[in-house]
Amino acid sequence: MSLIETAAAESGGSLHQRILSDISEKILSGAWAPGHRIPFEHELTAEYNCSRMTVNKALSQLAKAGLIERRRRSGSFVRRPQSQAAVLEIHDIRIEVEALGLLYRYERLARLKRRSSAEDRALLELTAAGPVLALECLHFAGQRPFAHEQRLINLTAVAEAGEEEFLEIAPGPWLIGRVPWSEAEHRIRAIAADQHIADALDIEPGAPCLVVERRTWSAEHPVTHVRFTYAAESHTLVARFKPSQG
Amino acid sequence: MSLIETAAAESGGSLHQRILSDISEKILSGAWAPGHRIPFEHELTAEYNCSRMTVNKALSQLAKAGLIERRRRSGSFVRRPQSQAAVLEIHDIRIEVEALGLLYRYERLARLKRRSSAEDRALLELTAAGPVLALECLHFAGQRPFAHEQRLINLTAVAEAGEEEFLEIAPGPWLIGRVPWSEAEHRIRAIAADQHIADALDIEPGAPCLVVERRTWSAEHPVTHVRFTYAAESHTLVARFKPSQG
DNA sequence: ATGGCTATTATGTATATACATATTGAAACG
DNA sequence: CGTTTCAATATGTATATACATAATAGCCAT
Repeated sequence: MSLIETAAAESGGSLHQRILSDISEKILSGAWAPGHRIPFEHELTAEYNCSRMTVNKALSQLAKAGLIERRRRSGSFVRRPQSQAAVLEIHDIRIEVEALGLLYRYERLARLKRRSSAEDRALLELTAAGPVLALECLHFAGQRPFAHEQRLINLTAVAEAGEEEFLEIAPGPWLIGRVPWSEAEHRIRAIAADQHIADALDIEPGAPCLVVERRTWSAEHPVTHVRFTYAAESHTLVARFKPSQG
Repeated sequence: MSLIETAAAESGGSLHQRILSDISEKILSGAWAPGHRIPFEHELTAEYNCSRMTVNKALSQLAKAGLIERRRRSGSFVRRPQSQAAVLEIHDIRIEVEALGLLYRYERLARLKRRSSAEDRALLELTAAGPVLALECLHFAGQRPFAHEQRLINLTAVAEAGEEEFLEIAPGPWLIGRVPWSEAEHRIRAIAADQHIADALDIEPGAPCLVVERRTWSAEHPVTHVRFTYAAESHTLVARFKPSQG
């Protein structure tokens, strides 16, 4: 069966876009693991019955996005997910807590696999329905709850997350070790704690909290949406910039 | 004189890369302002003496990167910078307010020139005493107060700020137009409004607020420290990242 | 005027082709 | 046996060409 028949999902209709999203789906689903050699340009040319330039355009973009690595004479290979530098850019609660000199502890409160609701699709910016994993977790600093985490994982993009219980490892580090991210969006705001959050963080209802929501994409595919809620006294976000160019 | 002779900077040697970096340099330097129509593909084809495909590859990448916007039949245009968007979005309050479709109004509450106190020096990370300008301002969206601003300007670094009253123009845009920044640090947190902030923003004392503090340096010199306070319901910070690794 | 048709224009996508370049495996040589 | 050389291979870049598509300007007829 050719790739053409199983063809892609959404994407802007053009052939090189379809090739691109076919391949990135294979990578993100885990069907093609890191290190896997993806078909040569001339093979894809045959698969899709198109010119090499068209295939090349798709593969060049994948390389630019960091999903694959291309080597002359050898072929193109699925890359290992992003480096540590990028990991630091996405803040890791364990590291924050340990930087404070406190003992870190993680607890999973709830886990539910379900078909995406309309709300789920809005949060993940998904167009089509599909399986998602909903998680609720708590992160502790010493004895005190430090952050509450509410997370959705798009199982269409990261199928193997459906098999993980997340009892021992938090979903953040788990995902970072597996899925290369190509883009992230943060939304940051202040809220008054509702009863649920107040109970979880052991604070008064109505107390101010910092909410950080993050959406992550990998090569155009929504991967996860997470909302961290911190009690006001417990946390300050720090970000240092230099003016960027290019 | 052709672009070829003034040609590009660094970049990987290939022609489309050079075209790309020539153009992005024009844009980032401000030589081509937002809205400026960049040369048509066929003009660049002539400039660089290459095929349209080569020019197209460069322009397509620029469009994908968000630096330009392409419109059929009309040409390609410089977009309002997005790479700085994360920073500007945070700090040009006028733009934020107008993006909400509301009327922006600015008001200076207080202005005081003084020798830096110990607290001032801590906020600015100054080692030696010297003159500073302390400002307190309000930004309105429509009828409602939107953000409260408390600012220190290091007059040793920006002497001419001492002559400015800041009655008509807010210190943020004034500084941006004069002082190039080389580094900035943000601290973001949630607080409960104290009486002073509650009065200024017309909210209840104890209501949650988002606080964004920003320190800016220009060539190692501390320039300014500013604290913005937003009522919780009025504001969400948005920041989009791509991983920095190549 | 006004609505609709058509020609023009710039971009969007794709093809076939060509040559350059890096890398590898194997053959040729000392 | 080790080294050099060479040919094969996959990607990298560029060309000339073609047709599709979207937006606009101008024209025409009502």
